[in-house]
Amino acid sequence: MLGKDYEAQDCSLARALEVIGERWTLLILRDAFFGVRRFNDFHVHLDIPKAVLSDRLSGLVEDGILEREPDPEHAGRHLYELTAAGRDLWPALHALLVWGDHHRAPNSRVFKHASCGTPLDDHGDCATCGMTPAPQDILTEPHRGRRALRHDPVATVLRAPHRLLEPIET
Amino acid sequence: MLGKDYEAQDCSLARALEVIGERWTLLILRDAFFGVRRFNDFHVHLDIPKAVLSDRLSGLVEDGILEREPDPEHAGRHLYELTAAGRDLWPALHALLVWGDHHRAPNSRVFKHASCGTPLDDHGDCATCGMTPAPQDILTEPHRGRRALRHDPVATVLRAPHRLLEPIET
DNA sequence: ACCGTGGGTTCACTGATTGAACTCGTCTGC
DNA sequence: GCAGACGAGTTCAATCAGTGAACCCACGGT
Repeated sequence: MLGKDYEAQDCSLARALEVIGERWTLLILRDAFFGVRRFNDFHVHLDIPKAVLSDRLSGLVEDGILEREPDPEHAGRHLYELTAAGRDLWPALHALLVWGDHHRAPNSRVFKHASCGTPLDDHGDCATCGMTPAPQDILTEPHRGRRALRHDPVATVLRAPHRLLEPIET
Repeated sequence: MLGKDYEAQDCSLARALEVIGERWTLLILRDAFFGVRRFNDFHVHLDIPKAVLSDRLSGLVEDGILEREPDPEHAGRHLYELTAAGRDLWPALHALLVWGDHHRAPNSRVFKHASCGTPLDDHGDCATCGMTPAPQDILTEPHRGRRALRHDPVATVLRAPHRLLEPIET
């Protein structure tokens, strides 16, 4: 989003939008929840210009949403992981996914409670267990019968069922 | 948000962002939930350039989020009201408000279940009644003891407790 | 007829995004 | 030990979106 601040607005929504309101930011965070952690994985999966990705990632790190740490397996590389504040964005992200699923792209992806397999309702709740699973207890996979649009390595990996926040291997 | 589409992303989040991801859009919708319906009220409350406001309002109408109808009291004027699809965005908006409230601007605004007065929890639920009130059953007011930043007529009206979606009088 | 207000549109300026090209440090294979 | 590939950026010109001031028109009141 252009001009990232809304300082004249005295409202917690305006403050939230200053963090996640810019173009690409929420898609980056979606991928982060799906387990993407490397610069190049974000890049190939999102078709985002590297300059913008670089800018967004450092902005998110600065805002305390992501943490950048050295990759133990590859000298000179980094991993971007969600902080606690970043993980707290899951309900908002899920609500938007649900809205898009209802009104624009039906049945694109399924979220289930990992411990019992029940699909989450629109509220993000597990009806069987009567609770709201945290992201790390949610299993996700694309809806069956869906034709894949993307064929990059990250999209392929994300087509297998896996837990949110669990790092993907490419 | 710049460049409004994310067509390469096969994801309901991308579709949702094409609708509400542009700069100002979510603040316009917040005001719509708060009862703002007239072009000028949005304009004085948001400090948004008229050209952008005009563009966003017609975009939201085109996307089926708002409905533009003639103002019965003033010939030649219009009212913008949320459609059912627009009202369905409330959970996402509320989740972002909650996040901003927790992490950026504590205690900015209170939401209560209109029928029992219980403040909603972070999930948007009423603990007393064990349900999730729809927007029209939610009462909102600024948090007490908060100093007002804005002094336009719309901000003044919004400082009084009122139900979501209930048209404001300026 | 004149003025003020609401609801826009137009336009020049500024700032953000894009994508291609370039850099620099590691790793991999020979 | 060196060449080439790869990951992770940075730089830069062209393009596109947002900004705000100025302008326009319709209506209502005096």
